Amino acid sequence: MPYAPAHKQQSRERIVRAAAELFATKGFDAVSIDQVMEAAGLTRGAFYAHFRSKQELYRESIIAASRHSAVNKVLENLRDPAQTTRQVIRSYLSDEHLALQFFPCPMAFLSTDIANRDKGVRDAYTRVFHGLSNVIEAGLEPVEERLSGDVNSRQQRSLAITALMVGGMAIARALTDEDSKNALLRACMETAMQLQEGGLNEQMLAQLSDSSAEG
Amino acid sequence: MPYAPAHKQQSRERIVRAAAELFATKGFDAVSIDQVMEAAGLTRGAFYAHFRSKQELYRESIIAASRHSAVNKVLENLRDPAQTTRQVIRSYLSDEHLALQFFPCPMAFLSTDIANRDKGVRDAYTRVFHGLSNVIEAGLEPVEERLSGDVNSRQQRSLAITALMVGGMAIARALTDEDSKNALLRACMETAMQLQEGGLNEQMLAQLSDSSAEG
DNA sequence: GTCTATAAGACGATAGAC
DNA sequence: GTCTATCGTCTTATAGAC
Repeated sequence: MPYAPAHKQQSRERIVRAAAELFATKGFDAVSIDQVMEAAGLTRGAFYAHFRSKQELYRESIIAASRHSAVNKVLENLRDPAQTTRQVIRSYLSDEHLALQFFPCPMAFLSTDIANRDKGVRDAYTRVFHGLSNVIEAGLEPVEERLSGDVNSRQQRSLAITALMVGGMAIARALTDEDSKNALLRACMETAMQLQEGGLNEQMLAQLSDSSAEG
Repeated sequence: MPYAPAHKQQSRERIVRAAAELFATKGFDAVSIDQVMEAAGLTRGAFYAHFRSKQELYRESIIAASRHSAVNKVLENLRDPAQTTRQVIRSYLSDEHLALQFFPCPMAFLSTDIANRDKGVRDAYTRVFHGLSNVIEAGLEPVEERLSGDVNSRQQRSLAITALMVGGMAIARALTDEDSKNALLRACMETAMQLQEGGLNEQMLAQLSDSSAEG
């Protein structure tokens, strides 16, 4: 056995890393095992020493992509939950994310690609979804019960923000008109920020504050 | 020429109709021309008498799917714009849409499938997007300037609602956990309804109304 | 216009040498 | 573990009969 024990592990990580990037930008069908292995610096034959099928690699890539994505970088650098959530929203809906200047989020770039895959793949996607949604939820501003009502629970707000981020980025990727992309991302960003604040914007809060002072 | 003049047109429509349904549920790569033609009651060879390539059919299918979708049915039946927008939101984020019990919206089911296609396909998608967004915008409740501020223009609200609907449905399709699907769709629906009302929910409006009466 | 037949290539997965 | 070679299958697109 001319291979060091850690060698296989290193090769495997290179494959997953290359696959995560290729899959997240092009989707499952548009990426061949040949392409993945070439990007990893190996040939096709070696693939099956690491994975039993292409779908198995896809499953693992989704998890890996979410780890590499910008969301996790934000989590490492910030402490305050509210500040973190706002920074996640900002970077998620940024031009840099749209232009693939950092590792793209598989949630937004693969959503429709996942729907028809096997349960293993969809389970992986489901896990990433809950991970993102939980990060968002941890940084929601508290809102007084009498204002928000139970209609807008914290969980509901975080789910809506997540859908807004994913939907906004997914659509923006597909549009051809540059102005429409910008308008869409901006609209999603400001609405997401408002939801993070509790569904009220600054003007409304001022208004409510004034009226409380009056009453 | 043993074929009636209208015969070709009828065949073409059957092909597009079959393609719209197959593409919208399975995506571009997972659907073969064979499958489309079989669903249309023809064989593969006849395809190229109608379209020059698979992508050309895809482009046309996206437009066709948006015409067949439930959104257009709502438009035909209702008059009041605000009522229409609320009904569009409701049916878009419904269990029936998720379960494909009516013609699915290509916006939500194909978003990531479109991003890497040629400009013609993406132009078609862009048109559908603006169509949906405009329908939403036409039915937004007006909000007093002093409350909403210019941060939340009508256009921004409609763009955010559209992204919320598309994102919510796209993610829900991919999830494996039934409870998560329901919670997500519900959260998106209620948030979208709030945005349609102008970013305020009923409790807030009552509160503001009270305070105005006091002042 | 629609059919059958086929060209020409890409793909996932396997076999066997080293 | 990684390589080259190849099998078997599926695909888009074309050619030619009717």
